[in-house]
Amino acid sequence: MRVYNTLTRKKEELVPIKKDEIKIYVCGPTVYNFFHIGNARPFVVFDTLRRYLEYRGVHVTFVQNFTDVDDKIINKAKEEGLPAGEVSEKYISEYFKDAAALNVRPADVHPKVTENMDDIIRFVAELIEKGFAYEVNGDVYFSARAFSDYGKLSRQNIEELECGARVMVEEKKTDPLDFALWKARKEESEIAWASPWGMGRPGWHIECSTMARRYLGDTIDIHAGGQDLTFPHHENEIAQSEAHNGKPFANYWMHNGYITINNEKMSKSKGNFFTVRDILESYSGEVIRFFLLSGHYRSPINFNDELMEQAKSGLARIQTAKDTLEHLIRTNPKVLSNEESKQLEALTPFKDQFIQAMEDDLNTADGVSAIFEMITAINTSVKEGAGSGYAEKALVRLMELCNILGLLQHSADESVDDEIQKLIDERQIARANKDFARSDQIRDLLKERGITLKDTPQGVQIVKE
RNA sequence: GGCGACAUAGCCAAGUGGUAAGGCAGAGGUCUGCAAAACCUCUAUUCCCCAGUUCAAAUCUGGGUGUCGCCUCCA
Repeated sequence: MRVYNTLTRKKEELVPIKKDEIKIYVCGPTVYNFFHIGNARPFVVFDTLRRYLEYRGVHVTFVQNFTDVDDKIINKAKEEGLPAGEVSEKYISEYFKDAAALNVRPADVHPKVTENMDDIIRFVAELIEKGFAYEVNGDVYFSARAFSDYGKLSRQNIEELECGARVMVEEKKTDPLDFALWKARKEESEIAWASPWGMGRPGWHIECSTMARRYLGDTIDIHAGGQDLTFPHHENEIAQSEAHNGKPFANYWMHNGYITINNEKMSKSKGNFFTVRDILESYSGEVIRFFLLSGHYRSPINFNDELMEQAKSGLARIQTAKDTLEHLIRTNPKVLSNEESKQLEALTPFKDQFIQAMEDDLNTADGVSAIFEMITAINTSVKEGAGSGYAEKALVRLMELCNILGLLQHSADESVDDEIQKLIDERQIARANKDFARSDQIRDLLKERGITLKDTPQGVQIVKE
């Protein structure tokens, strides 16, 4: 597989440190709110990367942290009059609900900052010992210039950065480029931990360096996150980790593109801020996932109603094909003609096409196209009268690809209660008697109750909303 | 000011040298009692503009124009 590496600005063959094993660290959410559509993109994209690598037989260790100590959490806690820990715990559990709706699997480890405080403090202390950090009145700063490779990821020119830097309030820093590793507590009530520099809490960047090392080792295969994290967050992580470990931090850096809302950056002040929880009111998690995978992960994408409607229609086409096959399997005898075997063989090129797309820097847009083309072929066979022997095998082939994208993870449920079944039976009799008035009446009645009836050559197919 | 990305049909979106995938929407047709779904056909002589390289460019080079992002908490 080839992936675009931000570090080299090139697509490179993905070569694991250890054969058939890949260690991935993805920057997780700061848990002070439900996560938004922009947060969802890296979750879905890198979950898909993980699924694909596993499909190819690679053992993936996937770590995604929770930032559960942060100014935003502290502010939220103040607003709500709750302890900071309660706020973060609440949104951690909400994270898992929304992630599940998006078919994003839990990571192998979801480390929390609060559970790694000893390691973080030791990491900071060792950076001071090695001369990469200094303490000022209970704060500890990383000395960016002490790390000669500073800027290698973002390719920022250190001198230019200084020019562009805003006026820093933190006069304590000896260089504006320096960043906080440890922040002294400002008031008694603030959540804080004991450290060699007094009561305080970790800075934003140090947690990822520490937790990646603890769970994945000094050098990891892939470090991933949103494009905006490239600078300063990831740049700072590299500086901390490589200064501390004396080894490369991550071999591959993958960054997903941004999501704009009607071509504008999403922000609370603009009132165009969408949490996944909100969007789930109108669209299923799979539609959101499909929407996010419809374009290449590095391209910027726009989010609005029209695009979500398009995604919904597109996914419905795939879902319908699956439902049809399952209905065939339920209702038809299992036989497989030679002709059908040939038609199954004819599906192979679409799988190859899909694999090829995924191999090329996780091109899910092309992968989705391959699925659509496979579906057209399947629908054609079904139309020509393919039976359940075919349907069974075609379904396996279709789902093989859908599973990699994490789509269509739910099967249609055609079961109905006795009352509904009686109506369906009555309608079939009415149809046989050409009493179409009654027949349509029943269909409309059920439609109102969210049950759509499709009269197929294989009998009535029940589709629930 | 510095760094970077993007610009392909009504909309979304692949395609990085060989003559424009796929989806949504739309039009027509087939099938169906009617629906729904599906299938077939049609919908960019052309890829923001200008110049250049080449037998050949959406794809490479140079110059414009426009949009977005990072440099400050942010996926």
